[in-house]
Amino acid sequence: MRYSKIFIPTLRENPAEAEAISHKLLIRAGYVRQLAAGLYIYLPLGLRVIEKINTVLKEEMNAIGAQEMSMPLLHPAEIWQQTGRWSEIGDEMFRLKDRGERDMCLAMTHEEIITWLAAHEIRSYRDLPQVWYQIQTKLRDEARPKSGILRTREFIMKDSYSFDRDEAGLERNYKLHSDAYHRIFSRCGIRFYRVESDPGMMGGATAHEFMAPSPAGEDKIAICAGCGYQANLELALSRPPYAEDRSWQKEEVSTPGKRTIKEVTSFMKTAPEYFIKSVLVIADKTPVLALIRGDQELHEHKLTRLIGAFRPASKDEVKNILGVEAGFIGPMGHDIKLIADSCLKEGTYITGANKPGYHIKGIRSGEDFKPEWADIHIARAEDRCVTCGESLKIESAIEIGNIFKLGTKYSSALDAVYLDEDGSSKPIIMGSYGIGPARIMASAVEQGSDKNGIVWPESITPFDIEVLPLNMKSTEAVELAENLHLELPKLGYEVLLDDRNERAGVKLKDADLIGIPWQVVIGDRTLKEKNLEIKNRRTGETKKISINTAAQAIDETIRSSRK
RNA sequence: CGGGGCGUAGCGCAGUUUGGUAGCGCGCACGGUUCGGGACCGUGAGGUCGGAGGUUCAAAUCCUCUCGCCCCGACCA
Repeated sequence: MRYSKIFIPTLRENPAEAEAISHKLLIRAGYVRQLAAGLYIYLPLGLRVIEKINTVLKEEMNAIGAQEMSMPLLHPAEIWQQTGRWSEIGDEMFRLKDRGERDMCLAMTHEEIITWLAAHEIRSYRDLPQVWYQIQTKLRDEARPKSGILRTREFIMKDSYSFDRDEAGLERNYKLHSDAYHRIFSRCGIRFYRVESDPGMMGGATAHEFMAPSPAGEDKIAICAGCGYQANLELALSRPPYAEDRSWQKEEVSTPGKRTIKEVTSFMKTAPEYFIKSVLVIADKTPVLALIRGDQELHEHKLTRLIGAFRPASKDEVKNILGVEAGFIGPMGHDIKLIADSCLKEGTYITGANKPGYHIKGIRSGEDFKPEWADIHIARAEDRCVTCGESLKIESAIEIGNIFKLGTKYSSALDAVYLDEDGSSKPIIMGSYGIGPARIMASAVEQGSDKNGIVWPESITPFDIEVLPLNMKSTEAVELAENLHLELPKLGYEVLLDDRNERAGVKLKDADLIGIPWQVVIGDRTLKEKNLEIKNRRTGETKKISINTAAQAIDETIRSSRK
């Protein structure tokens, strides 16, 4: 491909609105343009990257026996009403009416549609298992699109769905997908973790996410180097470091007007980890007192999973329910549900005395109060792994893929059943598995760029080699470049020939910016000695190569770098 | 949805406080000189200052409303 024949509108300056590295570089290097919030045009280079990624996806999905198909983007409301998600999902779903005033929606995902298909077409256990997938657009009216192509309102997803007779079959397909995902992300040159995640609204029991560490990521994950425990912070367990024991006598302390942990700790000159914070919440009209160590933060999602949706109690409710005003409440002597964070099992603590203006020292769980135990704090980097005790690492990460064991949530709702060997009708057991190609693309840029521009992994680069004749007036340079443009594709390379009549500096800067992994530089300097240069974009290493056997030598250089 | 910021030429920005001829750099077009890391000189094209309404002799600038984009948070199959 000639540079003069492919539209690559590079920019000298970073776009003003971009913050994330991938956002800046993909716009600046001419890969994408923004149409509106969360809506992006993929320019020729950008599309080539996406198609490279999709090729990897298809190869690996086909390799585990998944079958590609394609489903509509416009869905009748009916099917979504049957699973209940028409009403469960709020503004995030684009809704519209057709000319007959029928409710329709745009595809935010395809569980409903694929299950509809299974319900209509699968009859017998002999039809199972099936794994179906597509690479198809999803539309979600995101509350806040952000970071360029990382969170958009319209995006492509590879989504696959497994259908099995039993749990063992689901387990098999789940594992097959997990392994395929490892191969996909490795092949795409991404650094990633596979973490435990919250199945959330998808329903089902088990879920994992594939996470590419990057400061631009919206998620936080906890990683244990000791035992390999890896989990999304939305559910990550941890053991906060335990401060040395203190054998206080039980003693009331006057703390007039000191209500918050901050006020009391500075008043009593005692660190916050020696305190118990009591947080009264109202769940479904029932009050629950959540207990957290003073230096920890309540993890609202974790608590929600235990007691359902809740809201903080008002000051009046605290007074009415506990008989003490906020700021001086403690867990002792109340007749309501207590949930305490596991790290409070050991040790003695200071907490509110249930008496205005007083706190109390020497409170011990099990003796002074008897709660239900659960991990309800937010894991932090200084915490320890609950399994092996090693310290945890907390990283920001981009969610590039996820796998869910759905079970029968959708098959039951849509009556997707099969007849088993014994003649009984059973719901099909399902799994659902997603990958966002644009997020792979953005992650590759986030993880692989330098100050000069993008550095593509060889597997997803829009071109393998960029040939740069620096002086277009030199017939020798141009002829050599043209020849390589002809010969290198015969060796299996996709070549971009910068045939523009630009100065050397412009060509070299643009080459670094767009990030093709190998640059073949043909300039008068080396041409005098019958050489050209090959440069590795990532390492910056250059090597002189004789022009006589250039194509073969380039091939050898690239091959040997892969070993 | 809550909080904050920003909309002036294709891109990046100044001008708004204190109302009075709409500017700079890059890019673009033409001519010339240059030619291995975003060249230089000259000439030129290009803007209803996001939109609507208002105040005023006069509005990019002041007031009201509105639309859009970005960031933080909430939310996020």
